[in-house]
Amino acid sequence: MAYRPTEKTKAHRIAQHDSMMKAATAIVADAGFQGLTISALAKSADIATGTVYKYFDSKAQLCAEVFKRATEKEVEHVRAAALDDGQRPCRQRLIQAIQVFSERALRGDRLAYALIAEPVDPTVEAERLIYRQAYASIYADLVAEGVLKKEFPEQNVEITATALVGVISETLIAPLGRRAGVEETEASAKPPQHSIENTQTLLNDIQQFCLRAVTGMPC
Amino acid sequence: MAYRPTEKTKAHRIAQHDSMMKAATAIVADAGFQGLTISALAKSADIATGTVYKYFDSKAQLCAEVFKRATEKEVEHVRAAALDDGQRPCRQRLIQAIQVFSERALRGDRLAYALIAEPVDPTVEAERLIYRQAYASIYADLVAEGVLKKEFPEQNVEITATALVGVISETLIAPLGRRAGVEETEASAKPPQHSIENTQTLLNDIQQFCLRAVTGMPC
DNA sequence: TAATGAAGTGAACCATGATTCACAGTTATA
DNA sequence: TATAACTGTGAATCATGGTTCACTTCATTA
Repeated sequence: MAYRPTEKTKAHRIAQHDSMMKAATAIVADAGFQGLTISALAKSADIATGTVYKYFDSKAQLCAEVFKRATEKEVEHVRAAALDDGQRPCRQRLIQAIQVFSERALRGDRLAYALIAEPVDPTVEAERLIYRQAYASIYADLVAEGVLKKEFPEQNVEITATALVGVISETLIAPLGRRAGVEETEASAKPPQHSIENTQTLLNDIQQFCLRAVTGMPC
Repeated sequence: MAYRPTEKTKAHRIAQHDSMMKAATAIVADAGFQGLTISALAKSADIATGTVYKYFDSKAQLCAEVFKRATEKEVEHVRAAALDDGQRPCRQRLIQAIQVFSERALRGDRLAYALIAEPVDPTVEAERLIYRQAYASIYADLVAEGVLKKEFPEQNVEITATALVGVISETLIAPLGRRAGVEETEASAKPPQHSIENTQTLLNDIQQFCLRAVTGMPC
């Protein structure tokens, strides 16, 4: 007997894995999943392509892991915003949740687009369904609570939740897509980006829509 | 001087083009854009791969054209449903439009999924943006009219329209995706498909959501 | 230090699928 | 019929990018 992994080597392994994840995420954040190739990753992490395969079974698995990790963080933030703190009415919590999601998405540049809307291969798409489902669950819980408390009228809670996810991503895709560019097809003169005020106006309008939909009240 | 295309040859060219489009559309309708390869098309249309390139510049262009044609037809149907016939209130026309879109999508099997949600390459994605925009325009006109006629409260009409497109596609993706399968990853035992009644219940719930959102009234 | 097994390497390999091209067959003018 | 211009062919070529593997280097233990 002659070899056993020690703390140090185990730590190193984890550090390597982590550094690859970071490099991969960075690539996705500025070039999308489309830009995430094994050789790009290898170059960025300053390792050989073969090394990647000591840590990940396949590219698909790598992508899925990157997606998952980036996603969990986002979902957590939104969940926190929707959390019952015994203070705010459901209506308010809903607004907050939407606000947090949108702000982060709009701030996150390319990454948000990659997570929400960029065409990806089926493996990652499967993760995306989970991701969207996670958001939908947050909304579903919130709406269900609101219905119970008579803040909101009776409705199909699952549909409402799914629909909210659809509303938010669709309305954000345009601004996101603009920033992301459709893969720099040409020197796309990025049109005047929304200013801060414009952005908040946009978000307000989206929130109004959602509120009307959930509460069945004008606002 | 020695050659000029005649009526007959021109007609033949058009017929060929058309037959390729039909074959391509059929492939997309049962295997998605993912399944649309030049050789599959060639085989299905019973021609050589090279021939395809006498009629289309590139695969991307072919895809875009297939997408566009399929799409225009769909948009036309929805537009018709939303049309002002001097009879129905905007509210009713909105319901109809949603109904027509959803029914066709759910009936259209794989094709609808391909048009709405399947991952596609950037060229086709660009067409899709146009497609979605076309739907949004229909809704935008309708909602604007409703606001003018005081059927609907004041709102950001563009956002409402975009949001409606988001709601409808997101809520339909689950059922569509189920039918389409995530590329037959495995022998995916297709779960119990929605029955007719279930489908209409689903559609009703979606419509309710949209109506609340647009009218700001419970329903 | 020798033996063992993992980590790291990167050029070679492979798979997929779009695209080309030299050639054969057709159609239209003169 | 000769010539021009086009249509059709499909094997060969290219491009991209994931994956492998024989080999080297490094860490650990006896």
